Amino acid sequence: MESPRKRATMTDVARAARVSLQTVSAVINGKPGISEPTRERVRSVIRQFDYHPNGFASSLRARRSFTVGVVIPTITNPYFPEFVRGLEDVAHRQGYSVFLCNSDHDQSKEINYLQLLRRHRVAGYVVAYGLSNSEGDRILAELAADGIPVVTLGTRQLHPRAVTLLADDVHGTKRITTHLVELGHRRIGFISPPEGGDVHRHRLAGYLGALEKAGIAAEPALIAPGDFSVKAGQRGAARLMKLGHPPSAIVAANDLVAIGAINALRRMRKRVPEDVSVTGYDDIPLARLFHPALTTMAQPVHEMGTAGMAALLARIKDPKLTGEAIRFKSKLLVRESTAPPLGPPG
Amino acid sequence: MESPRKRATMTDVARAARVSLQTVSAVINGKPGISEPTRERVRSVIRQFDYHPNGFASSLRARRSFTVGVVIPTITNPYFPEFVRGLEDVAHRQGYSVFLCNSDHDQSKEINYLQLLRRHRVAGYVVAYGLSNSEGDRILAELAADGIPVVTLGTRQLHPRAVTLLADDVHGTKRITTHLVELGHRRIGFISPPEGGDVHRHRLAGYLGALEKAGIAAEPALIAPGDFSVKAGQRGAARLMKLGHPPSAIVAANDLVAIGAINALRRMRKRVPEDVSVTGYDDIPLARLFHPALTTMAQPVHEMGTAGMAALLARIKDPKLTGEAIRFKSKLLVRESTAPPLGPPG
DNA sequence: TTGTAGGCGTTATCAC
DNA sequence: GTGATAACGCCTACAA
Repeated sequence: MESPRKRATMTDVARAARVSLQTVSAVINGKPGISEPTRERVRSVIRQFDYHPNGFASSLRARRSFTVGVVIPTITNPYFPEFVRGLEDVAHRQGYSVFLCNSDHDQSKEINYLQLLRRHRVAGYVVAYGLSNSEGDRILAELAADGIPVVTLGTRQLHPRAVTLLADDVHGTKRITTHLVELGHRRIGFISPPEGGDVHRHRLAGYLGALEKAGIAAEPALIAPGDFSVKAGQRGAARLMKLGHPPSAIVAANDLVAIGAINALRRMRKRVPEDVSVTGYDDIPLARLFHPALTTMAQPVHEMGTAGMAALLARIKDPKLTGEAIRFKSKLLVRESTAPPLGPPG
Repeated sequence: MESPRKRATMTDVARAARVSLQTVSAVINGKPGISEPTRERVRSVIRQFDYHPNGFASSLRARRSFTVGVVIPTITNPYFPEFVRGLEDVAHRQGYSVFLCNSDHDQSKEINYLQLLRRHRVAGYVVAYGLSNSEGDRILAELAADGIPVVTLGTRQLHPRAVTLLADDVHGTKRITTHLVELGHRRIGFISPPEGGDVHRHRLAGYLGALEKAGIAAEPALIAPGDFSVKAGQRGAARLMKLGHPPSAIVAANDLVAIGAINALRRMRKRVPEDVSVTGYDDIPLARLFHPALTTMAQPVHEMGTAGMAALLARIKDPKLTGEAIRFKSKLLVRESTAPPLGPPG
C-alpha cells in the first residue's frame, strides 16, 4: 500500500518557478500585472507538479466560496432535473459548483440540509418549493442578515431580500380549466396539489375561478386531494370516476398526476380523451411523447433555472442588489388528452 | 443597507461558555470526555450566538472534507435522477454533501469538472459513464495515487483501485433480444448506443450474440446508429422502417430511445406491438406507464446508487480497502410493447 | 514585480 | 477537563 504522495503547495510552485508566492496566486486567479513569460513559467511548473489549488485555504482566507446550495424536493420528480440543469449550467459557466440536496418535502430534512450548507459556507442558496413555515422564515431571515443571497422557487415572495421565481399558478390553472370549459365540459374534476401549501391554494383558486367565470357551480366531491405523484393521479381518478355522476374532464396537479390518472382510466376502460379529458401541468419532457400526448401548461423550467442562478450570482457579486420577484408565464399546450365531451353536457 | 453581522467563531463560543476551545470542538464533533452539563452549556451558547462551524477551516486543518463529487452525463436523462437519489441518500445519511456535475458527455467539460472538484478537495468521486480516454485514465490514476477513492458506473473496470458498478449489458441485451426471437421475430432492428463507447460494444455484442444463438444472420442495415435520446429513437425507427424489408421488432438503446421509436412508428401509422415490437432498456419510472407499457430490461438504478455511495464512503473511511467490481443484474420485464409478429416470419 | 509578515477559524498536541 | 501554541494553505497589505 503506497501512501498518498504529498501534495504540492503554492509555496512549492513559487520556489520551483523562482517567483514569489503572490505571483503564483495572481497567475492562478488570472489577475493582471504578470508578464507573459512569467505566467507561462508558472503554469508549466503547476502542470509539472500537478498542483491543484486548495479551495479550503483560499476560501477561508478570502472569505468567499465558489459554491452554491440547491435544495429541491426530489430530483426524481421530472420537473426538477430541467430546473437543476438550468441552475447548474449557469453556475458552472461562472466557476461555481452546486451542492444538490433532496429534501423530500420533509421539514426537518430541509432544515438539516440548510445547516449543512451553512457549514459549507455556500455563497448563495436556491430553495425550490420549501420553507413555508416559521422555522424556515427564521432561517431565511438569518441568511439575509448575513448578507447571503437566496433565490426561492415558489408562489409567493418569502422575504423582501430574496429573489423569488414566481410561477403563475392561479392564472395557469384558470387558463387550462377554461380550455376544458371551452371544449364544452361542465363537470370538471380536480386532483389537487398537497393541501396546506401555497401551490394548493393558488391552483385551487385558478380552478374555482375558471368555473365561476363560466357560471359552473363548484362541487366539493369533484375535488380529490392529491400530491405530485403518479399514485395521486391513479387514486384521484379512481375516486372521481366512482362518483354517481363522474366528471367528463380532470384537471391534474401536474403531468405526473395526469399520467397516473390516464393510467387508471385506461384500466377502467375509459378512453382518453373520448370518455374523459385529462390535463397536466409543467410540460415535462415526456409529456408530448405520451399517448395520448398531454394537454398541459408548459412552464419554462430550464429558463427558470438559468434566470434563477443568474440572479443569485449577480447578488453574490453585488450584495447591494435587492430582492425581486421574477415572474414566468406558463403557456397552454393543447395536445391529445383533451377533447369535447361525447355525450350531451351536464 | 445594513452590513452583514459578524459571525461568531468558536473562540467566541468558548469564551461565552467559559470553556476551552477544544471543549467546544469536542461538543460539536460529538467526541467523548465532556460532561453532560458542560455539553449543554456549550450547546446553549451555540444556539444563542447562532454559531455555525466553518467547514473550510475545519477541513483545511483536519485535511478531510465531507463532500463528494458526482459526475454524470446529464441529470435530464431520466436514468440518472434515480441513481443520483441513491447516491445522495446514502451520502447525506453519513453527513456528506454532494457536488453534482453534468458533463454532457463532453470530454473537456468532464475534465474541467474534475479539476474543479479537486480544488474543492472532495473526499471521493463518482463518475458515471465517462472518462473512457487516455486523459481520463491519467486523472483516475492520479486520484488513486493521491489515495482518493473513485467509484465508476459503467461497463468495464477502469482502474484496479477504483470501484466499478458493472451493468450486465451484454447479457441484458442478449436476453431481451432473445425475448423477441422467442416471440417469433426474425428481422430485428437495433438502435445502438453512441459508437465508440463500451456500452455500444457490449450492447451490440449482446444483440449479435442473441441472433447468432438463434441462427439468424446479422444484417448491417438493421443496425441504426444512435445515442440515448428520444430523437435517436425517432430517427432510428424512421431509418429502419424505410428499409425495403423492414424489421418486425426493434431493440432500442434505452427506454427514451424506445419511446422515440414508438412515437415515430405511430406517426408512420404503425401499431406497436402489432406491426412492430419495440424494447427499451433501464426501466425508467415512466416506462410502465407508457402506452403501450414498455417491455424493457430493468436495472436496479437506485440500488446501484446506494451501493456505489456506500462503497465510496467505506473507502473514504478506510483507505486500505481495495478496488472491486460490483455487478448488478438487470431483469427482463415483459409488458405491452412486444408481441409475436403478425405475418409469417422471415 | 518581490519578499515578508500576519491572519482566516479550525484541529492537534502538548503539558498540566 | 484547561491553556497555550503550532500548524493547515492561501490571500492581503505593505514596504521595497
